[in-house]
Amino acid sequence: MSSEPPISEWPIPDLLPADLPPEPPLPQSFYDRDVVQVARELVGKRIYRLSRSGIAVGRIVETEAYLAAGDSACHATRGMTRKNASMFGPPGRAYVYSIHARWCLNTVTQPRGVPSAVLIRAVQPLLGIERMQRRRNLERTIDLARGPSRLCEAFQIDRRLDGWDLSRGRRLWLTPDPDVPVPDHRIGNSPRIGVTSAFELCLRFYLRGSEYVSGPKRLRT
DNA sequence: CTACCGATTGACT
DNA sequence: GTCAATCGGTAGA
Repeated sequence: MSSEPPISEWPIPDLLPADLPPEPPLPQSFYDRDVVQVARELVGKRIYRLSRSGIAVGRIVETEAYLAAGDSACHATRGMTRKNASMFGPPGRAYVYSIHARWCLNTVTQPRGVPSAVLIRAVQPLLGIERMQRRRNLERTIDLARGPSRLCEAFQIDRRLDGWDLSRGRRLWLTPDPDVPVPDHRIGNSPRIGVTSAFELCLRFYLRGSEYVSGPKRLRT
């Protein structure tokens, strides 16, 4: 796989329909805070991915926080390796890692050297749905980005974006919710899915009632 | 080099 | 609900 050339600068012209006005990317200061707060506030935010094959946009509907301390499920608990180095870098970068032959996307939070991150677990596709369908070889919109590795496939996110600066509005970035902010009562909270330790920590956040959230139904309401 | 492991997924009962 | 394929990363010989 060859690396992508820089193909866009913020703001992106002509790529978005008129009813989806572009917003500036979330700044580094958004990510430079407590990881749990960031995880909760990322629900409802938008994710933009501009690659050679075009643009894809979605709404984040599910996240999980991974803590710097006291969290045995966090990849950083046993120190820095080449794989998790992005978690130890500045906030506002992507941390993309592989698991079970697939990729997962995190946003690094907290000050540099405090290894915490938010896993993006599910996204509601908004734009570029046909593109996602081709990448996933799947029709059902609900399943295109419902799951951390599914969304990476739909948005063409892999190892090349590990360490990517999300605050610059190029290739991969997040923006505020242009609609009414998600009210507190629509944000659900539960233990994290799939982890083999630290079950007791309720660090998963999701848009309550959304069909685009992963997990069994009882973890979507 | 080999021997695991896993923040998953898709197929199946 | 169960189960195994998947492969990059890590640790250790």
